[in-house]
Amino acid sequence: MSESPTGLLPRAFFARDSVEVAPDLLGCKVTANGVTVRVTEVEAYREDDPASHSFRGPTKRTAVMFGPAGFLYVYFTYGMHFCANLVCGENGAGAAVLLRAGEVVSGVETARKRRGPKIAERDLARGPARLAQAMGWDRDDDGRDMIGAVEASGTPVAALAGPRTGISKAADVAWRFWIAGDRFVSPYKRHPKAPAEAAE
DNA sequence: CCATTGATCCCCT
DNA sequence: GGGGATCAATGGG
Repeated sequence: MSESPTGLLPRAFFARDSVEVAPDLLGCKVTANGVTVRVTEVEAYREDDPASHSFRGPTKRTAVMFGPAGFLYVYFTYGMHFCANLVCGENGAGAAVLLRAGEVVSGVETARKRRGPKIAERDLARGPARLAQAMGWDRDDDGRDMIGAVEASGTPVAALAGPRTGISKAADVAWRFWIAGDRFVSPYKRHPKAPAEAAE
């Protein structure tokens, strides 16, 4: 995008390198199943990336990632959690942006019903699996078209970049993006087996 | 720090 | 075809 987009984001917005799309998604609103979140934190993944599910080529699980941009890629992990991505790039690129955290700006009661009655508003979608749960996403939502469900904020946000969370490979690339100072960004946690951070 | 929990996928037979 | 390590996480100590 040459200019900062407004309104509903078209498929062309997503049909770019996930590393370019990711920071542009900060501040955007995603709506599904009665809940709207303002995105505060994302991570980019792509096929030439050892930490990406698409790294070893298409599989049954990652089929959606290799399809056209603008669709939702939902995966199940750790035997109990779902996480959601927006597919990016040209058809077949195997790229996506993981939605890592957000602020529930509409449908708070619906989100709390899914997350639990005692969950603080701040924690409703602060974390990728929490966000997916708040949105009511599970394996049935894998492959769902998200065009029309993602809206630009219209107001610029201050983006910061740093290493991704929870991965053991390619932990040095700064493909995690978040809104500076936003309290709805998830707590950073490095993968236990990730190599030590590079010295300055 | 650690357990949870099961799908996936590598790699060897 | 199958054993087993790994895992884009969370919640509780």
